[in-house]
Amino acid sequence: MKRIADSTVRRLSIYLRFLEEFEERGLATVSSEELARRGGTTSAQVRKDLSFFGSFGKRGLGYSVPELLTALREILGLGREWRVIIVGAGKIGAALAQYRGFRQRGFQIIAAYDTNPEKVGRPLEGVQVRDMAQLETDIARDRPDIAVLAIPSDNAQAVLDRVVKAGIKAVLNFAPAQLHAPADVTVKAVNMAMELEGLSFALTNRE
Amino acid sequence: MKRIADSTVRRLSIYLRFLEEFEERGLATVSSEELARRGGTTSAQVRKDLSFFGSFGKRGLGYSVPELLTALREILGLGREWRVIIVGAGKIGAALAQYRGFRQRGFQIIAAYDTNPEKVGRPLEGVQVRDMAQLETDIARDRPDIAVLAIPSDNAQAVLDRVVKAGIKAVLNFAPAQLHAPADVTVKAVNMAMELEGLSFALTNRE
DNA sequence: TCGCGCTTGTGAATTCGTTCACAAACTAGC
DNA sequence: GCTAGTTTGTGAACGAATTCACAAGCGCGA
Ligand SMILES: NC(=O)c1ccc[n+]([C@@H]2O[C@H](COP(=O)([O-])OP(=O)(O)OC[C@H]3O[C@@H](n4cnc5c(N)ncnc54)[C@H](O)[C@@H]3O)[C@@H](O)[C@H]2O)c1
Ligand SMILES: NC(=O)c1ccc[n+]([C@@H]2O[C@H](COP(=O)([O-])OP(=O)(O)OC[C@H]3O[C@@H](n4cnc5c(N)ncnc54)[C@H](O)[C@@H]3O)[C@@H](O)[C@H]2O)c1
Repeated sequence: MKRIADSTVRRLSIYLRFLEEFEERGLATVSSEELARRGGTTSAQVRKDLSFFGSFGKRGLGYSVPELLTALREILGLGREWRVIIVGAGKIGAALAQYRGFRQRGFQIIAAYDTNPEKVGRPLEGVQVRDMAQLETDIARDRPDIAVLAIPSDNAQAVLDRVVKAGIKAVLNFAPAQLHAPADVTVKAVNMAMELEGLSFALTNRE
Repeated sequence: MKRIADSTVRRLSIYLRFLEEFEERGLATVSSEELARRGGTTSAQVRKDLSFFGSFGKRGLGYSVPELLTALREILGLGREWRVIIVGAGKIGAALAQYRGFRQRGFQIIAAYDTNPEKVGRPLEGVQVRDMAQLETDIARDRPDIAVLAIPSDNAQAVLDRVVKAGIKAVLNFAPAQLHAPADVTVKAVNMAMELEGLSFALTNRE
């Protein structure tokens, strides 16, 4: 399949959110124009994004909301449950463990890991906190799909190496560190400090 | 000034982080090649990024670590303190309020706001939680530069409209909602659900 | 002081992503 | 069934971002 741009995938996520809203409101169809207006893009962009995956609309009519919803879920791989582990049972780890939005979309948090003996054993927002020493054997047994790193920067690369070696192919990193992984492993980062610096730049360099 | 691409600004943030590390380790100079290797990009990219803002290196030698550090801080607008308010004293709001990394880089959290009367008045991780009713008068008085939205999606657009009307020009949004603001207001989003969906897509569509 | 090796800074070439523009396909009304 | 009015799907045109490639500048050692 042709390589799909990152920006396209992110927009598909956005469209999906709108479609869920439209379905709730009982709308039967939606046009690329409407999706574009909401998503802050253009109708041509919406159609192009979808065209990479097939032909989902009806000319003269638009897209059937339930059909496009199903198609987008399929494309994004949300037709199944994903098993997620959280490494680092701190503030961010706790916020994520408690967050209902993830489970709603099929991301099931199966366990958290920490090095701190005080945290190990105690549940974190209903999620079991296990010792880092178990990480490899647990991964071999539970076969999680995704690892979320919510640990300090210093340890992030070392822990990434461990989960990759154990067979994990997708990682979401919250530490403000640039991590390196083999090409067959996808690493995404949520870097709040970087976003704030982007705001600082924008505030500073406005004409 | 020529418009600077978002991707360039994000990379400058990354370079800045490496330079801080190099300074700590006492390194005097660094080459574009070294910065590129760490940042997962190319040396030409590093030099091009910097060239938009001036000429900071010495041919044959590389960049002086302290000089480039100063230059990058200047470019990103980190030479001053930014005043930040957090709207929404929930899990995410609390994690941010407590996070030391922000203050370290000059982002000073001056207050948090919430609608929940149980939260108003009590400090949140050392930050005062105020009533949303005060928002506009407080903004007029305290003149914060940046508003962080850590509230449910449903209210995000309405609250954005309020802070924009009160004069805020930079917003960081954590709600999984597509927000619209006037052109002179910069809105950045941290959307964890979207990143997870990106991982789901990558896991699903690998050949 | 000269030459060599190294690294920057930057136009030019290329690649990648977005927008344009229009034929094709559909609905609805008559 | 025909026409008018929509909206899709997609090559082609465009624009933005990245990579190439090399002249110019600098340090060092002879
Ligand atoms: N809190 C925020 O608002 C915020 C914002 C931006 C970025 N971050 C980043 O997110 C990461 C986590 O932040 P936090 O606020 O949750 O920190 P935290 O200190 O609350 O939690 C970190 C947890 O990781 C555990 N840990 C440390 N080393 C570990 C290892 N090698 N293996 C397993 N567990 C380990 C610690 O015991 C602790 O429980 C950090 O990298 C931080 O820079 C946090
Ligand atoms: N917790 C997570 O891990 C996580 C992950 C991804 C996204 N998010 C998003 O971040 C946002 C905040 O999440 P959270 O987990 O902190 O939620 P939370 O429920 O813990 O906190 C939300 C807070 O906002 C307050 N609030 C509600 N409406 C308000 C309004 N109009 N004005 C001011 N305050 C208001 C509530 O009283 C509450 O204290 C949500 O949009 C959520 O979807 C959270």
